[in-house]
Amino acid sequence: MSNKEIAKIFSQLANLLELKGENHFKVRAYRNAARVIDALPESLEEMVKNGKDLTKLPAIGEQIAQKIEQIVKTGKLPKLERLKKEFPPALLSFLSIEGLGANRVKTLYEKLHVDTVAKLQKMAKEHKIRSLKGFGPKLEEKIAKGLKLLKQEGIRFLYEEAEPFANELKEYLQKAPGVIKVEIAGSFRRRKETVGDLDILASAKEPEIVIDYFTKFPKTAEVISAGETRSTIVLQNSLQVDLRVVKDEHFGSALHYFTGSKAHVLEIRKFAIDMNLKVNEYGVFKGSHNIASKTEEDVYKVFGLNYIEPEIRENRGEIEAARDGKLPNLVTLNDLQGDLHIHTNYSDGLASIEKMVLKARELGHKYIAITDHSNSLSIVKGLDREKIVRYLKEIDKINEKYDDITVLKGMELDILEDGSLPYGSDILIQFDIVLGAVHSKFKLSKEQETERLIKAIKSPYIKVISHISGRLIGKRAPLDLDYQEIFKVLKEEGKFLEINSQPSRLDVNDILAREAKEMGVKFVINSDAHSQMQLEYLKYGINQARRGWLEKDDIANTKGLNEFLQILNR
DNA sequence: GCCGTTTTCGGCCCGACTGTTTTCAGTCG
Repeated sequence: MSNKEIAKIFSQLANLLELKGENHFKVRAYRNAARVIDALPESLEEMVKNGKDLTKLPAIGEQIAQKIEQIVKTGKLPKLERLKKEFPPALLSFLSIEGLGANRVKTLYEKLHVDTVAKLQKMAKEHKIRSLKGFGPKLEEKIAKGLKLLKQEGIRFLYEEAEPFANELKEYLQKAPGVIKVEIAGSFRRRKETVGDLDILASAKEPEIVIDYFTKFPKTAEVISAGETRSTIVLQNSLQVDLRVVKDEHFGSALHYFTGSKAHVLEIRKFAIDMNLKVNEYGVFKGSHNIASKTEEDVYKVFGLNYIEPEIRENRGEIEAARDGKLPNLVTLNDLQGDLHIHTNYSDGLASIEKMVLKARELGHKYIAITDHSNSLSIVKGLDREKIVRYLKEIDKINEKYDDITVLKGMELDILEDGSLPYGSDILIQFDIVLGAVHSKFKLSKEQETERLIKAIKSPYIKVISHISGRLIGKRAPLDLDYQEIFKVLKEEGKFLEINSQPSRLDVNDILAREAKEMGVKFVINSDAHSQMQLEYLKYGINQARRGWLEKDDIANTKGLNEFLQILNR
């Protein structure tokens, strides 16, 4: 059972208890626990197996620790099963309708006996909802609208999908009358792999003018709200955008607040309470005196903390690290000197080897590896024995032609179901770098999949494991693997773990990257480009690496060519 | 339900916006 699944159980529990009218703070305790679990780097299942004391974790006390053990051991929580029977299942889904929280859902259920989506639809249509105390025509309309969206709920956008809209909005707002600063905040600024909405912060002397300008953004489908200092719109592609406008002297504290994560900000606020200070988006207050608000650096400084990069503001130990001067010096795009996973029209890429090399030179790469797919059952269009001869010859030719870049002979080798490889040493020995990757049979048992990868890692020819989990964000779940065991073998064998920069892969993810780093595993960050343009995807891999606390020295392709080849062949 | 040099009870982050009211509850982030 994954942490995500366990977190979901507690989150459901919180929702149901809230419907029941249980103590507000108890509900919040479960929600806090769910959030902590969701963000937890270690696997709870492993921790339980190893007899770790769960109550050492924040927001987890005796009660919740016991429940976690129960969940890990039996796969479910009796308390939740019981509660689920008390309420029609549709009520939980009502909570995701904008404007409906536990109290209103409860009222609808108790007064109008609404227990299905259809019934809620009917009541809205017949204008029965507006007659309830505390409800009115506007709310009724909102519920009807929300019901239509219910079917497509839970849409998160890939970072890369949201990026052009973020840039366009920023540019647009910078032209707003009287605007001083504009910054995209929220999960986008933290460079999360997906974003639920865009949070934008601006500063201006007269916020109303900026708000008004914002609601006229050309791609707006709907204005949800527009107050004096904040506004929410939904774009035509259904991406929600929140804007907050503050006075310029409050920009730093507001940026900190709106960048989040929520868990990070809450932790800072607790920190503040301990120091007899109060934090809100307008600043850090000692009594009524505002002592820090202009920049984020000022805010952290007040608490005796070093500046924390947005990518690691997840309350996973960064605040303690900032206090103790132990923050990582995060890797940057400029640190990369090469890219070791590139496809061409020899397999499923779009461009020729030379075109990819030209683009790589343009990006300033000192070396790259061309790594087309091997030919095997799951990848039919790959390099067969006959093609390999031409392929290697062509790379030789390119190397003669350009002296400012080195092109390594590589291949992305399919790892077969039993962990064996489609080619033997007669072929593989001709290559400088071979990546191993799984492309089929994603549903073997955890033991089989783990064994499969370990066998491949132990092959002397495989140097890198590419997109290890095989996930496609929002489409295909990650492989169920014993990652700790695999990381152990990677470290022992001196092989590299790839951070794949494809926006829908970003594999390994931030949490696993950090775990592997702590176990001493070294990385490569690769674009896995299938076109010239995709060579620029490295920036997304860098985002993920930074979220995983990786530093320059953790990553082999930050080294110059000679040093890189040395550690590759060690 | 969690948590703790203002400890084992009594607190629990904080503010904006909307729609309903006529001062505020509910929701959201």
